Amino acid sequence: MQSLSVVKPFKLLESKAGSKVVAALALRLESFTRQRLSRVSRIIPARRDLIREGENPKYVHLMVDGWACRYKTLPDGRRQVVAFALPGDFCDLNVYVLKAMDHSVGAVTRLSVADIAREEMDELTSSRPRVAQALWWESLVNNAIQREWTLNLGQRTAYERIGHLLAEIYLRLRTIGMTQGDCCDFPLTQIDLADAAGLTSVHVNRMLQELRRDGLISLERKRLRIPDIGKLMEASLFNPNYLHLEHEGRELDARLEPA
Amino acid sequence: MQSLSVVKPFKLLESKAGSKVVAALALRLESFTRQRLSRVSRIIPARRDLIREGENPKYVHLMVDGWACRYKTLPDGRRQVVAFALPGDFCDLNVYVLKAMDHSVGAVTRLSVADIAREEMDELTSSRPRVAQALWWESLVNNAIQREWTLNLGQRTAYERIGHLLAEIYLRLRTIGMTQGDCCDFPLTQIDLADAAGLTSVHVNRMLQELRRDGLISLERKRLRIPDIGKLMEASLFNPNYLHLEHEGRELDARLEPA
DNA sequence: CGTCTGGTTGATACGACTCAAATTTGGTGG
DNA sequence: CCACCAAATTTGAGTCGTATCAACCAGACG
Repeated sequence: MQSLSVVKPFKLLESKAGSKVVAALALRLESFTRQRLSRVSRIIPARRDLIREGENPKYVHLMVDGWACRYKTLPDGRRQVVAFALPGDFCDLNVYVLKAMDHSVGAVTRLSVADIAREEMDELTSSRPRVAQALWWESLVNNAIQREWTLNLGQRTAYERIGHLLAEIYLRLRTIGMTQGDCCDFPLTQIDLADAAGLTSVHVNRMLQELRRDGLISLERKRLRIPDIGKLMEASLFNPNYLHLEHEGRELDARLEPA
Repeated sequence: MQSLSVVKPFKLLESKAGSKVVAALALRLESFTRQRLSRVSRIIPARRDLIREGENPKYVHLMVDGWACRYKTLPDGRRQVVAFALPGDFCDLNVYVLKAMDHSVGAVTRLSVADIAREEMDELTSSRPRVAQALWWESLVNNAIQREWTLNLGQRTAYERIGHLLAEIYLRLRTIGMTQGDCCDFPLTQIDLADAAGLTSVHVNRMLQELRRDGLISLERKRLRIPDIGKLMEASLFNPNYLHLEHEGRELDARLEPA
């Protein structure tokens, strides 16, 4: 059975850590989980496309490690990053129901992803209500994040927009235990940020300088530090409600990053 | 049993038109369905809020007739419309899984909505896989639309943005049989459009004039005409793939508006 | 008939873009 | 370990798209 290797990690998790973790799988992966899953996962080099608009992949891809971005392009080349995918996110839950991808997914860093066959998904969702629930949760939260991005692009100034983006990423990383105190890895280039914020990289550069000048962030060598997340949130009009962190699965994350 | 009046419309639909329509319910309502449902639905006056950010309503609201908009606001009053809800859409599928609304929903026109208790939803989704599937479909398509709005706000010019918005609304209306040839009702004010496009109403006004001058639209007295949807789509860089109209449920719509 | 909301027009201001070049960083091979 | 190259970041000057502010007009409504 070729697909066994795909099922295994779930089984493994289940016996080791109980069904609570199975439910949380679709939400966020703790580093323990990441290590296990990485054994059956595929490696994608940085800056390579994982899936392209129009495709209808056979497998659903679960991010195990690394950063990816979802993006859409216009015929004349204009490019918009519409979301960032972090470990624990599904890259393409859509194609599980819809016919084709309406956007592409590109690797920002070197990636490891687990391929899950559709039949496995069927099996998982139908036999495990908690997993199905978790998938719903992921989809609805992604939807909420996308709405916030709409607000971000439509109403916030360039300065607020970049601040908001940084705060969101930091908080998302923190909930999956990928921060170290007030620091985290930050592999995005200013060009990535520009494409996500609907700005030019030149202007992003200037806004980052202002944020630094205001003591809200420091960012160098792919490393982000946010000395006072509260201040950054205030400056970028950040209301965390849209991340829906008060979800029942949250207590799992609480112990990941106490700081 | 208080909730009986809520169940009834589904039962009614089921016996009259078969389970195909039940499955399509969550997708799009044909006018037949709308008429039936309107008997058990509640009326909301135009320009009144249906749900506010932070609330956790007991019922899920299904749009039966009229237009609504989802919007988010910033503390200083800036307002962004993040989506339009049309008949057949759920207003707040999110609160069925998540804890609280992260945005508000306001009535654009007089509205009629059907209140569905959570228990009814549970029952429907667990006993009827096709309904569950339909809910997935709705959620994922909304997600796709939200991504397209992100692209719209981030990359398109004001002119393209307004054109895109009009084209999208027209096409969505057409799939639910609410167009008449190349015309449709259009109750949005230029202020609504501005809040949706991240522009000022003054600038929206000028873009509408340009679109009219270019023969792409005519819009007066809450009535929109698009003489050549193909031309409008071209001018606004509109790629309809994100609406996922090739879904299996689509054939239901096909007969609604042959034109 | 006045009031109000929505639509239209014009003049001016500013935030973000464009273009261009210099500088720094990171990776690669000799 | 250094030389080299490509990619990313930084800086400056000039331009443009959209916002702002301020009237004015038209239709809806009580």
